[in-house]
Amino acid sequence: MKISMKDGSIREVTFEEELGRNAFRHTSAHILAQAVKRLYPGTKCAIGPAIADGFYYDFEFDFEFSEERFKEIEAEMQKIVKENLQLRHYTLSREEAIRLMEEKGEPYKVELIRELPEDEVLSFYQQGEYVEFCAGPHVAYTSAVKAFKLLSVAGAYWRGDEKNKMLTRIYGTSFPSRELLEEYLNRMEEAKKRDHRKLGKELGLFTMMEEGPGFPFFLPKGMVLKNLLIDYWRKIHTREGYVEISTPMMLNRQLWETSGHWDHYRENMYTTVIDDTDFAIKPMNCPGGMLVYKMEPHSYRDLPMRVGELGLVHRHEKSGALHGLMRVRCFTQDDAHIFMTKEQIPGEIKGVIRLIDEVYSKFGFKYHVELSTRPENSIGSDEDWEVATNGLKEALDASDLPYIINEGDGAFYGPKIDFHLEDSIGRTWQCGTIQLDFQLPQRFEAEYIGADGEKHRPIMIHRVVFGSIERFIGILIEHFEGKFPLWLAPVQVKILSISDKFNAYAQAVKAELALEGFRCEVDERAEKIGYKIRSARMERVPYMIVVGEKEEISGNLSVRSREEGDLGNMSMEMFVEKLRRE
RNA sequence: GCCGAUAUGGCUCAGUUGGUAGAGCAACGCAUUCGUAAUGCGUGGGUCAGGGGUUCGAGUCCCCUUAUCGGCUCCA
Repeated sequence: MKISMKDGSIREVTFEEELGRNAFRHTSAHILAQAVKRLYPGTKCAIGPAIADGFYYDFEFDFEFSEERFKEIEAEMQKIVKENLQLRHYTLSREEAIRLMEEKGEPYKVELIRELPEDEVLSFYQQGEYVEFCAGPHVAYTSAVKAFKLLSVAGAYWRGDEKNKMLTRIYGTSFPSRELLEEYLNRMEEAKKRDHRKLGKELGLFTMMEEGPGFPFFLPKGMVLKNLLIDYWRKIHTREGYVEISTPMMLNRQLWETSGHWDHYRENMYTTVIDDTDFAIKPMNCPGGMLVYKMEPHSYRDLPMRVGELGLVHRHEKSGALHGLMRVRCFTQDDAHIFMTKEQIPGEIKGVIRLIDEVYSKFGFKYHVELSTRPENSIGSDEDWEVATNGLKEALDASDLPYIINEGDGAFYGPKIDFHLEDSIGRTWQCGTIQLDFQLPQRFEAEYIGADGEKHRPIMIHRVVFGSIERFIGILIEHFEGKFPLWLAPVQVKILSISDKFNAYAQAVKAELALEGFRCEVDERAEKIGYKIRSARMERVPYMIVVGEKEEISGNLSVRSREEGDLGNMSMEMFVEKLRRE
């Protein structure tokens, strides 16, 4: 297809190329805006870019907008496509541009134009009666947009700032053919079946209750999963030279004032009063960890000290931000604080990066890395921030990890490296993070005695690998579609009796496997074997064992695997050996 | 918190213009004792999220609250 570039040139590109796809979606957004202006002339247009799987457009309507209008808007869009309007590109001077946009009643466009440098060439695209201040590129004719669909309505703050007016955002997607659109919509439907909230309920892993919004309840099978992750975590952290502590859930106000949380994190903390003193439930584990560090003097020979804590933290997240296990109000951080000398920074950071990579690779996760820099609401000197940020950068470069920089997204006490994982529909969630902190050791006056006999200030790293065990479990559920690898499966083997005459033998098989350390259940219901297999499959149990007369006589097991179906007969020893290997 | 939507038995969902709740699955009971993705019959279970209002009458209409879903902001 042909696209019309900002410089007036025409290029031939395909929908498969990002440039082409974005131009296509961007034009789709213009068609949406044109339809909206035709139907509701009082509407003001803000911005309408292409995004990963489609496009959106932000409008200010002079009435309450809801999805009921999609039908008529889509019909009008269809007309515009049929009219086969050419997207004509031209430029205007600053004054002409402002005049034109004022004439059209577009204050948001005027605001955008006014903020550009005086000498900027202002690019416009016109299709029929509709003209928009826009850098393009666009497809050459509206008829290219063969298939589109409006998907949802959302509020979105003008320029992404909470203090600004909330506009109405309409999301949509578009494709060069009906088939591609259908395929996309089906794929999204399929992905929704992997949603951890749906699977968590179906598999009896966890639940949410109206009585505790954002506070998850873990059910027996979910606890097995959670505990297995913790066992694994402890094993690798012991190997890496970490020790483990546990600090109180609630500490007094003075501590949070020292740490800076009382001033910088107050609105996210749950507080209470005990004997006339303010207390806060910990939103982070670090201040407690600092108190433990400070309990006794430390020598440079003790450093680095790697102190882990599986800490349950509570944070008051805004109600609209809650999202299954991904965003909750209480979660277990697989936290650790590393106290060290300046010289030890690169080595320690690299060690943590390696550890995180090891864990994510074990689960087969793809991830991307971001370096988050100093936010507005921060404490500490410019110099410390620079040293800390450079330290993280150097470690990343040395680890050969590609990363993007996320300006201003650091914690209030230091910059951080974030590891992001994807959910079933492509939303990314921050899981692992490594944060370098000069502030807390200063605020708490933490010290160690150097080789020179003098007192020095240690540097501190805050780091998590899972991030939050809850969020990590959410990602795990979606990644495996509930089909956990054998070592994580809440029930590893389900023993299905052919009829209740063999229930006793089924129990004997279970006892034997349990003795070997496997998690087993027996399905003793008076149902046919096909029915029991069906329900075990829906529970996504990795292995099923069918026991009936043949097995009871021969002593062999009839094994069926989740992935490969019927595996035929094998001895108990062979089966146990197979599971062990896996 | 903000914008939009949703809320009906344990689960998934029906309930036409307001006339006083229904299915499938699950559970339970009985029968069946079965060989690799659903055996048959029967039984019980819902103050239709909570509260208020309109009406002779509300699951259906209106208002408030709560929770959830899709986004925005924020974040592990």
